[in-house]
Amino acid sequence: MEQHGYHHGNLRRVMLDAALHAISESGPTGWSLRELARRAGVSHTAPAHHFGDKTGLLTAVAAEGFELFAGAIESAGEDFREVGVAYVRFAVQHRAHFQVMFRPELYRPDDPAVAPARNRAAGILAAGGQSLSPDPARARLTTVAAWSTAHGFAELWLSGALADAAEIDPEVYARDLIELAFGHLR
Amino acid sequence: MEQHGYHHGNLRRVMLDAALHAISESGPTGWSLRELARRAGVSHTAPAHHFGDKTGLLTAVAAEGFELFAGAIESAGEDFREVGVAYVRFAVQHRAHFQVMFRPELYRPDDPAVAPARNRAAGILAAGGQSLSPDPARARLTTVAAWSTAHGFAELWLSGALADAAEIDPEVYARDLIELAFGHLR
DNA sequence: TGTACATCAGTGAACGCGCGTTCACTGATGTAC
DNA sequence: TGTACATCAGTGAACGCGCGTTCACTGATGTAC
Repeated sequence: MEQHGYHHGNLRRVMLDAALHAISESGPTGWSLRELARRAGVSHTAPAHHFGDKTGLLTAVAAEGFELFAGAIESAGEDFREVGVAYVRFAVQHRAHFQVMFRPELYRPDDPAVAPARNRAAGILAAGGQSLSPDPARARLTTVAAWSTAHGFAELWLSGALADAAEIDPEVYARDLIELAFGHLR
Repeated sequence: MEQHGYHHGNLRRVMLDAALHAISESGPTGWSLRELARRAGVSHTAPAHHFGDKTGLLTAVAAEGFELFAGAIESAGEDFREVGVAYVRFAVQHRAHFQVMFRPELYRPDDPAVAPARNRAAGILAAGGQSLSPDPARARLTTVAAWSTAHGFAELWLSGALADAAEIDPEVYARDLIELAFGHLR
């Protein structure tokens, strides 16, 4: 990890981290490549070698996000309720990734670095619904319902729309409301 | 509605509509005031008389959005499931408003044109939960759960994350999944 | 009803700024022989 | 092991552009008398 000298040696990672930081502060579009390069202490043309342009950088963020996300919900185990809790935990812990992943107009969703991880994650979510119903249509409905609940709670919590957001532990509250809505399906 | 002459007569409404159109096309930040003025056929300094700056314009969009939203879910009636369906219908029919309303960092959420309408809407949602449980904590949990489900489905549908989005009627699907998750609470 | 005047709504030129992009260049690294 | 050379990663000056903002101005409208 040579940090000095002409070649940075770690610029790709540093640019990604600068982007994640900027996204957390100013949203997925509220910054410029020049600004990130400045933060990374590098000339403003250097990022082009790694990402091309802003869309390329956001594509890399989305790809990393879906990989982390697939890993997070995969390791939640078999209990579909804990998959939902892991979904919310991921959104809170990786809010910058999360805010990019579900806005495909910001990046290239068909990029080979993105699509496989996204499909893997979708498969894990679908398996949760299938474990609760033998009927494909009903399994799909169950998947989308639970996905919507976890996703919506994460979005509302992140946006500050829940007035009591400061007082609650989002994971604990998410577990309770998933149990309320889907506990009867066991 | 004099459209010609030195005074436009309707510029505020025309600028709002231009903003809604631009938001639908390019997201809540992917445009400039100059661009909107150009679309409205007006000099680029004219909008300042009505909105001040971009934040002022987005505040007006949010205010209008919450008013339309409160009206939409209010007229859904007493059945809390139909409130959820109305929530999704509003998001689909007024996607530009919806995309601004839940990003308070884009506008001035404490603006007197915004806060009352938002509080009114929050009250209607809370009443839905209260109708299902006498216990305040459980009523709140029910409200947040149903809110999350409707909100998450709307977000996922709007973002195109549901692979079969093109084939389904979002209102019908929303009604089915709300019934699945909350029908047992009647 | 007429006139004077204040206010409101919109014009258009000018400005400085940060942006993305292009360009010729430089230094470091990897590889073939 | 040494050398030559291709490739990769980063520099920094220059450019043209659209932006928000400021400014002095103009035309239309509303109101007092």
